[in-house]
Amino acid sequence: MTIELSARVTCTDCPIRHRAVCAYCTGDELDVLEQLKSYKTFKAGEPILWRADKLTYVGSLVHGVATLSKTLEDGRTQMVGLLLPSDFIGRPGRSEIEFDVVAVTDVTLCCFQIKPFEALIASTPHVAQRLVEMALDELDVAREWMLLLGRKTAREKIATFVQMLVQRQHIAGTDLPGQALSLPLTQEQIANYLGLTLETVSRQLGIMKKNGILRFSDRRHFEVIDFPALQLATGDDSDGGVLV
Amino acid sequence: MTIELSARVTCTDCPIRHRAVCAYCTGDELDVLEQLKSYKTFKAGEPILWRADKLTYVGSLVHGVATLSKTLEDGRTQMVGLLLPSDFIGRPGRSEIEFDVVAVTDVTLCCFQIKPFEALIASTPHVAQRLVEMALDELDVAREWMLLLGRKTAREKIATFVQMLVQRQHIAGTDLPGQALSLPLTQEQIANYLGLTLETVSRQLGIMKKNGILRFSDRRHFEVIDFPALQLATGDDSDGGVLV
DNA sequence: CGGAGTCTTGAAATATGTCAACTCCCGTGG
DNA sequence: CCACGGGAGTTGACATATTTCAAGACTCCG
Repeated sequence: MTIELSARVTCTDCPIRHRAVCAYCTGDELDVLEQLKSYKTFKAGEPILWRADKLTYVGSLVHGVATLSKTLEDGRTQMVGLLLPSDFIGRPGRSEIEFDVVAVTDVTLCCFQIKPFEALIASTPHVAQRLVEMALDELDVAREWMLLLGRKTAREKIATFVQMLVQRQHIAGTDLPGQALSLPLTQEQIANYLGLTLETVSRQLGIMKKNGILRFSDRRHFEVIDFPALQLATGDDSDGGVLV
Repeated sequence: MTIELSARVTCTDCPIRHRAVCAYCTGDELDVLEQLKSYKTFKAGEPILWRADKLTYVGSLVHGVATLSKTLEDGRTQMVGLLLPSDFIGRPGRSEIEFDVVAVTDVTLCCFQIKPFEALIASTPHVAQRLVEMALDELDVAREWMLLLGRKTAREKIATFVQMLVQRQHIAGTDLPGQALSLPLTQEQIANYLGLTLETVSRQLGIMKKNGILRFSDRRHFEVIDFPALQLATGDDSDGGVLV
């Protein structure tokens, strides 16, 4: 299935209408957004924003997956965020970012020039409010990830990562038929997300296949067979702390 | 030197007046805060807030040091934040937190009941604006720490930690005479901040003493002797990415 | 003076990283 | 259509940073 990436969609028909920065907007407010917005698309692998770039626009991710990552001088890199549909790129009142944003699949962005957008924030409390809420959510996620990076074992990291994918794809309603889930990252990218090497990721995923926890239909699609075992393997407490 | 912790201070004389959540407030606005605020004090080691507690108040740290930390079922813990004077506890629009807040030294908090405070946010854009700014700063710091936790070596972690202490104490204007800096955490706490064990922290600090990078006057006070070497040891790029 | 908490140091264990070879895809271009 | 080539993943053997376990020393405070 190919999606026409550049197709203009009216806000009311937008797939991320109820989760993005516009979530709380009324019909009237949407009309304003409709005037200001424009779509940008990126091919898989393309950079969306580079560290220390001046931010000229901000926007919501409509289709696809992108990553935020930071890199040390010698090339070691650490992903600090995974952007799925409805996630926002850019910051209220900040003109720079200190990480790189890269499209890992083909990506469609619903963009706003930064100047008009800042005016919009000032005049539309619904947008400002949602933006704050989203920033706080990001902070919670970042801290949950700090726990993972600092204290979890390789196996726990992988299990937590898979569980997060399940939850986020479920919430987003982008579940594929059956239990099938898409794995949008290469193992190298997963490694950079989890603070591991790609070999360790490969081995741990292999073990979870052998354990009958996961089944892969192809390189990019899998399903969780043994959910309790997955949960157990995360190392989190049994009620499963939510990790959006 | 002992500070009278419970002494009520007027906002205009407050040591964190220009960095805390009230930073942008006008004199009139301060008068309102003055009415609402109250001081709370905690002894070193006391819990300030417990995970999943209902948040009944929020507040700014005036004196002392506190930590935010998350703990796994089996006891492994990871610090996810270090609170120094002017830092804020609590979230606009959130009634719970998902980590523990603990005083590591004696602590004074400038508190607001949550209900009046939320009204205040709604009516005082200066407060709301500063709160957002502080949340975004926290997010940046959290992501910088993700890079540290996921990709840095023990030595780089220690060096980065020390450098952060230097910068934050410098910014806060709490420098002690000369180059002396205070080390507010035990090595076990440092270990929990850096995702290491306390033994590794001890060994690495020992090496940095031998290398002539640090000198300790007593267990809680040290100075940086070789600043370039410290910077080099962080693993960051040479211009020294700011880590507030 | 005692004792608990903190720190140091050593030896041994181990999880993960490193290096290297090989396989499996999948798309491209001849 | 097939062969080729390169990216992605797998697997093994080995290296090593850090943890673990353990014992002892320091130091501050009651």
